[in-house]
Amino acid sequence: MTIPNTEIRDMFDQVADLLELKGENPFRVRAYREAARVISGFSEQVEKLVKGGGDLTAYRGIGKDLAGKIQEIVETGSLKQLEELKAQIPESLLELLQIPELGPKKIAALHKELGVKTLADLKQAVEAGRVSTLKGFGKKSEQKILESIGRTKKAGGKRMLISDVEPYATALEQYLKDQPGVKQVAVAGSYRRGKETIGDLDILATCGEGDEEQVMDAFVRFEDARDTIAHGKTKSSVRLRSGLQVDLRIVPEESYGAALHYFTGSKAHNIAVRKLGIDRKYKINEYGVHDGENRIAGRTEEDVYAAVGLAFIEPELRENMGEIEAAQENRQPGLITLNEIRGDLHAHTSRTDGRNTLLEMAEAARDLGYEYLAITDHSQKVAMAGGMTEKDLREHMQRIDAVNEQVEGITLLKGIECDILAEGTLDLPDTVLKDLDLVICSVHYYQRLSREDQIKRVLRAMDSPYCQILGHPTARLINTREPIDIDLEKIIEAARERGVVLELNAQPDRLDLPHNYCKMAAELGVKIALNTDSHSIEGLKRMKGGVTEARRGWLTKADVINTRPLGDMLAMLRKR
DNA sequence: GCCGTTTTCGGCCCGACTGTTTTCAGTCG
Repeated sequence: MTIPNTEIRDMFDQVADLLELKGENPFRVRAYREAARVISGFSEQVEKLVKGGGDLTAYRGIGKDLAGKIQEIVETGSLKQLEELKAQIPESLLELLQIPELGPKKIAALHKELGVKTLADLKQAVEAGRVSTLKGFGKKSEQKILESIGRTKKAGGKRMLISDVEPYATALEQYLKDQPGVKQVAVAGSYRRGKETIGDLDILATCGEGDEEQVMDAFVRFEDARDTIAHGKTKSSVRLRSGLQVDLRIVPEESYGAALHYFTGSKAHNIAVRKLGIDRKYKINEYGVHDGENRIAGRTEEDVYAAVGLAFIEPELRENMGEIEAAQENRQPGLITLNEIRGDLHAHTSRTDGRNTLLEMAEAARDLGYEYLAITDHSQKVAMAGGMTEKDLREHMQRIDAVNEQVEGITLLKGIECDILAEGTLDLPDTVLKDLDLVICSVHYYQRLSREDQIKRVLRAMDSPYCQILGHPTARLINTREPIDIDLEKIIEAARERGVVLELNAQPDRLDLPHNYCKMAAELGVKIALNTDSHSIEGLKRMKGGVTEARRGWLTKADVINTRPLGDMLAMLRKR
């Protein structure tokens, strides 16, 4: 039996939810949540760690008891404690936690006093006016609950892709900057950390003294705001028409850095930094670092970190996954930047499913300042996209040569995105692959193979000396399609042995290889190709999102092959 | 349930807003 980390994480989260509904010690609840978080950040499989006799208690947040429970899950596939809790508390109560106004205490009251078990029960109880008879509930609560029930059914509170959120973030930032009295505006939160998906936008502002109220008034009047969730002097929240929630906080200028740090998070990172403050007898909040009555830091983020003995930590690293220790020991990675990218190694043209011609793509890449662009159209298996046979590909190679003659200032590389077939063989014969500059091998079909078959298949493809880059290794589509069932640790190990480069595909809904595995790959010396997988000239500009994911994966210029000049980059590809 | 040169008990990050209160609990981030 195989238990993915995500399943262990979900079980612990469920235990935490159920314990909370039971009114258990909140710190005990927190321990389960923390363990769930730590597990989800693992870049190796917990199951493998346990079976290999690894010591889970070495990880912060996992003690003897929880290590035992993880072992139980790995060995039996279930957790007795969770089953017992489910027997005591109706599992359907968990769905009530999705309603914004309801937390564990209120749900417990609804359950105990009114016998509410499901969303449907709750709706009935509200409509019958029974909810407002309870202590702590009133007419307004009933109203809000009813609205929220309608909403969870429609939108489901899904997190949005960061690329979809960007236009809102930019527009709001500009709108607020244009308001009279406003001095500084920054989008903080998971947006600033560059997470793949965004739950809500956190915006921070400073303004002239006395201007707070008019700024807040302007904020809730933002033209795209659908309704106001909260409207205070220093904190307000609105929901945009798209369903995206936006919070605005206004702080004094001398607190800007502390607040920016605080609202950038992550929560786990902040807690760890605050603990360092406590060690020094400081209190850290969004207004500054305080030594008794005195504020000793807070104007900039650098001040805040310095106050607790840390070098500045890049927002993308702030997940309490080792960055604090790294900053203490001054061994922070010099994260890769967009302007270090010298070329793009994955692009499609109108020959298959792209929208632009070879020439247009070449000129667009040159205009981005690139030195090279690999043309990697699809192979024959991808018939829907006009995938190429050997003969087609040879003709395409000639056209690429012709464009290289024609265009100055950029080199087009002759490549292919060659499909990995069901059995792990490649979609085109070696006789043509050997004449290319670059071969990317990718999984597009047969995504539902068993874990065992999937691993076998991809490893077999990687055995081919022509497999130089493994394209979008998990094949995930964020919010749309689960990753294929595969042991990435094994794939990374195989890449190291064979000299295969792993792709970090920058498409906003792929970001594949995911950042935690990028980190693992780099630690093992496996190189990454940071590619846009463009299907148009606009697509070439999506490199930025890939760089952000790479930064979240602690990657430096040295880890990414397309930061090198053409000759050096080619020399890093597997020989064949 | 975790954790530890303030160690094996007794702490555990911190504050704003809302609704229902009449001084505060619950929720959220």
